[in-house]
Parts: sequence; C-alpha cells; structure tokens
Amino acid sequence: MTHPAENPESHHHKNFIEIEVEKDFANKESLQGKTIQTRFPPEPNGYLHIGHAKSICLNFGLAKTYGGKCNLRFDDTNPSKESQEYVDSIQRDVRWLGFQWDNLFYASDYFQQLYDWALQLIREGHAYVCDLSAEQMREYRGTLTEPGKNSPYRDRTVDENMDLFFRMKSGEFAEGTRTLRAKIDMGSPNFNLRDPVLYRIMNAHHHRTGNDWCIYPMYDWAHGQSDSIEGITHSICTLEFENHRPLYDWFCKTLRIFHPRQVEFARLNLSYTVMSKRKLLQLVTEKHVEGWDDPRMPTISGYRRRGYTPESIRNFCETIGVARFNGVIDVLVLENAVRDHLNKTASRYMAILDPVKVTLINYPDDQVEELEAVNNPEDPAAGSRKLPFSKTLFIEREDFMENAPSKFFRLKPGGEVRLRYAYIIKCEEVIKDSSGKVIELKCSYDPQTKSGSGPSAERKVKGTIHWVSASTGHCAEVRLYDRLFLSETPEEAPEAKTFLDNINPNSKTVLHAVIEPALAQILPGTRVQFERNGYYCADQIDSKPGAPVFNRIVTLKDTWAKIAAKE
RNA sequence: UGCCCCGUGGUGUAAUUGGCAACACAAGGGAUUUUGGUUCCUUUAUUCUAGGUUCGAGUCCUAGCGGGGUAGCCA
Repeated sequence: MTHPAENPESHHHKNFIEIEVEKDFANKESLQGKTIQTRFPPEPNGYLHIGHAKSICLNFGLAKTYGGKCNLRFDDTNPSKESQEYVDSIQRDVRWLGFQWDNLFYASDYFQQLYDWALQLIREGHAYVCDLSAEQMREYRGTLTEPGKNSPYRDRTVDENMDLFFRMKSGEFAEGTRTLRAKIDMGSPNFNLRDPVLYRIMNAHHHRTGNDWCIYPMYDWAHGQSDSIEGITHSICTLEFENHRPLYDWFCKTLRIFHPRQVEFARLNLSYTVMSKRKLLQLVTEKHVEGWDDPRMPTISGYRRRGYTPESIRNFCETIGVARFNGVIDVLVLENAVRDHLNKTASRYMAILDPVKVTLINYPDDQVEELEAVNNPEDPAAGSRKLPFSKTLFIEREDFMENAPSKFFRLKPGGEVRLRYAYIIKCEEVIKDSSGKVIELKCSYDPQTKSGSGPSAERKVKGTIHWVSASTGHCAEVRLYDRLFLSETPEEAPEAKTFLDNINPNSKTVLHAVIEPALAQILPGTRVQFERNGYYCADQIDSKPGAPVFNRIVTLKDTWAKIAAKE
C-alpha cells in the first residue's frame, strides 16, 4: 500500500472513496500485501459519454494514486444490444482521455466459469430452473409492500435442476420459457434478493462468443464474479446499484470466492444535457444529431470532434468531486474547464464571422503592410506571425453601432477604435444599402499609431477590435454550436411531451467567415482562438488542405453581452 | 406504500479521534489590459427542522421534513 502521490498540480482533497480505500488497506486482513485493483466496466451498447469520463477518471485515478492497477472490462452479457463497433469506440475513447488499462477483459471471457459456478449453486441447493413466464414472474415477485410468493418450481430436486439447466444450455427450450434463478428469499424487502434470475435463454449471436451460448448471464450474476476473478479490490459503481450490493455480497459468500468491495458514488448529471444511453441512442438513430460524434453530443467522441481537450475533461472530473449526493453540475463548469486549458494553449488568430467592409480613405491604394501579431499572450514560446494590412478590411458587424450607448467602446460614427496590432481608425462615414443595412464604413487611420512603432503609437483609445484584410483574407466554413437542449433539465418534459421537445432548434449554425491567411493553412484537429470571439477546432473529418472547416468549441466569456443585457 | 441511500453558501465539494465551517465555480464591486479575453484584489452568502448527549455537534442519538433509487428474463 503506497500513499497518494503528492500532486502539486491540483489541490486535490480526498474523496470519500479514497478515504474508504485507505481504511480498507489499513484494516482488512484480506488486503494485506495487496495493492488496489479497479476496473472500468462499460457495456458495449453505446458510445461513452461525459458521465463515463467521471467513472474512468475515478477508477484509473484510484489505481494511479495508490500504485495499483485498473482493467478495462466489457460487460458484454446481453448480445442483443452489443456490438464490436461499440467495443472499438470505447477503447478509442478511453485512450484518448489519456488512460491505459493494465488488462483488457470481457465478461464473456468468464462464461464457462460462470456456468460452472451456476452448477455449484444448483448442486448446493442455491439455484433452480424456473418455468414461470416473464409476466408470471412479475406477479410472483410481489410489490413494494407485499412480499413475493415462491415459484411453484422452487423445490425441484438437484437432479431435475441439473438436467433442465443442461438442456437450457443445449438449446432445447425456446427463448423466454425458462430461467435459472437463485434461491434466496421471496419475502425480502430488497427485490434483488427475491430469487433473482441468473440466466435467461437468448438465441442471439454474441460479438465474441458467436453462437456458443444460448443462455446468457444477467448483470448481477456476471458482474461481481468477474470482479472476483480479476481480483478487483474495490468495485466502483453508481448509486443505482446500491440495492444490488446485498446480492453482490451473497454471491461471493455463497460461492466462497474472493470478495471485492462494491462502493457506489453519484453519477454525473449535467444541466442542459441528457446522459441516458438510451436517449443518446435515440438522438442518433432518429437523426436529431449527425451521429455519435456530433459536436453537440455529450459523448467523448462528440467532445473530441468539437475540440475539447482530454486535459480539460480530466480537470473537470477532478473539479466536480465524488460523493453520494445526487446533484446537477452546471455545464458552465465544463465549459470553463476547456476555456481554462485553451487559454493557455491555443494560438490566437483573426477571423470575422459577420463581416462589414471598412475602407481607409487616407491609406495608399496599393499598399500592403506586414504587421507583427503575438500568437499567444499567455505563452511567449508560441511566438508571433505576420498579418497583412491594407486599405480595405473587414471588421465584425457587431463591432460597429450607429447609435451606441455610452459604454459601447467599439466603432461608432465619429468615434475612434484601435485595430488590433495595427492603427487607430476613426469612422468618418456610414454607407447603407436601400434597406438601411450598413454595407461599408469609410474610416480614416492615424499613421502615427502603428502598433509597436514607438511612443506616438501608445495613444490610448477605449476599444480594440479585430479585423482581416480583404485582399488577403480567405473564406472558411464555421459551425457555431450551442447547447443541444433549451431546458436546464431536458429529461423533465411536461405531459405528452418528451425530451425531444426540449431540443434547441438553433443548436447548430453554419456560416462563412473571412479568416486571416495563416489560419487557412491550419492542420485538421488544431485548436485556435478566434480573437475576441471563442475557441475553434479545425474539424478532423471535413477540413481539406488549405480549406479548414471550424467547429466552435466554446465562446470566450462575454462581459459586454452581460452589460448590454442589463440596459 | 415497503426497503435502501442522501440533505453543508446560488452550484459542486471539503472540514484529523466531536474543537474557530473552508475551497472551486457562479454572482456583485474594483484594478490591470492593444482580446469587453486573461490576470489580480475585494464583497455577499452555508451546516433541512425539532429535540437529545456533551464544556463543546456539520460530525454522535431520536423523531420529523425534503430529495433520489428500487417491483427487466437491461446494465
């Protein structure tokens, strides 16, 4: 047992699981001389989401903190919902998050052992074959207030059970006609102990075992024993399995096998986000989004495509902590985590999303200047680049206001503003089309104020705006993503509505921006900041050489929007 | 309605054996700034309720209230 490594990069305070783990290794006889062994146990029936990231960080983090090991184990006991595509995507996502498993296992690796253990249970009088239909079984199970009734098949002899179970395995019976059940207590206040089903008959092709089996173990029967086989010391799972713990313990005890400790924690809930795998699947299959990796999806692959960094997701998981209280985390916390990381690492560029033309009336017609621009003020090592400047430019439409409030520090008629890394300009004339829309601003520039050219350039004006030279600018597709749901709690839909009714119809906006030349050469996957606007990622799939397509990762904080909203 | 779990600023998480309730984010105010970004300073605000044990309770006990989970041959 080693002690948690001093980690200077985080102000980590121990969560309750770490405290329990430390206590266990200090006190439990069975753990002496051992190191922690955890596992991340996804079912390959969908893509991983941000909630899984919490579990991944926890399980791999625990192993790392205490010098132990963490396995990746696929809980593949229900072939009707699982596939190799999901297995592959899960491995990719775990690696991308920055974790490497010590062993790769599948619950299906243990099907034979599980079967043998079932035989042991039958032999020792702890399991029986039951002929009740699913509906009958429900009736026999009882209700919240009434105990269940014993199945009429509960007292079959060992020989009869052995024979029937063997024939179940041999494919002699139709799906749904028989189950193998543990013989525990139909009167238990805990439903999980009312003779739970261990095996059901399923004539399904399994992505790994093919057609070897036609009986498949239930979660409860497979999970704890898989943990036991792998020597898992701490089996971390979410709160909804809390009521299963007595059963988990019963199996280990009755089978007399290594007994891991199940510890439950609260799953992640994010505001404005759905986290249920079933609902995420529905969004994909019904085409409300463009796939599992749609940048609006809370999947790991969605965040990756969107441009989130693994570091920011790990930091997020660290920030939110681990507890047994079921709360909701504000998505802002996640967004802040990316901003925080990207602020330090992303190079800045000029891009105009909604251009308006600016003509500098006193600037020489054919002159082009190469201006020096800092790539990242937070990181001197990022260096600088040249920015072409000329008579005709584009600025952001929202950086000009004809009747501006006093606190508006950008361009207005007769007003001055600095063009970042360039000159101070003054708006002399506003040109509009017949509909009244501003189409051009005629401005003068002050030649004394060229950035970095000495004391005369130090003149202060209230605002600085970004710009792109018209002659050298490129055009690029930009996708603006907003939250997928309008409701803070999308799963809570009013009567006769579903979470789909809470979808934000404007969660994706595609536009064409004017970008500075350097930005046009950016490699797919690169994350950049569009100055004064937000962080963007050159899409890995749709970008072409010299023609990047940008996904907005997250906007910059916008204090002005807050001020303007107050007016 | 049974059983299990959980209640600490607006949100999330801390608080050695019971010993000055703290950290982050959010919100407000200010400073700096050639990004209304970043950074820095600062303010507001917390133990669900009622009893009990104790010199002393967020922590222990009892009751109440509130929230969540649970009646798949899903995981």
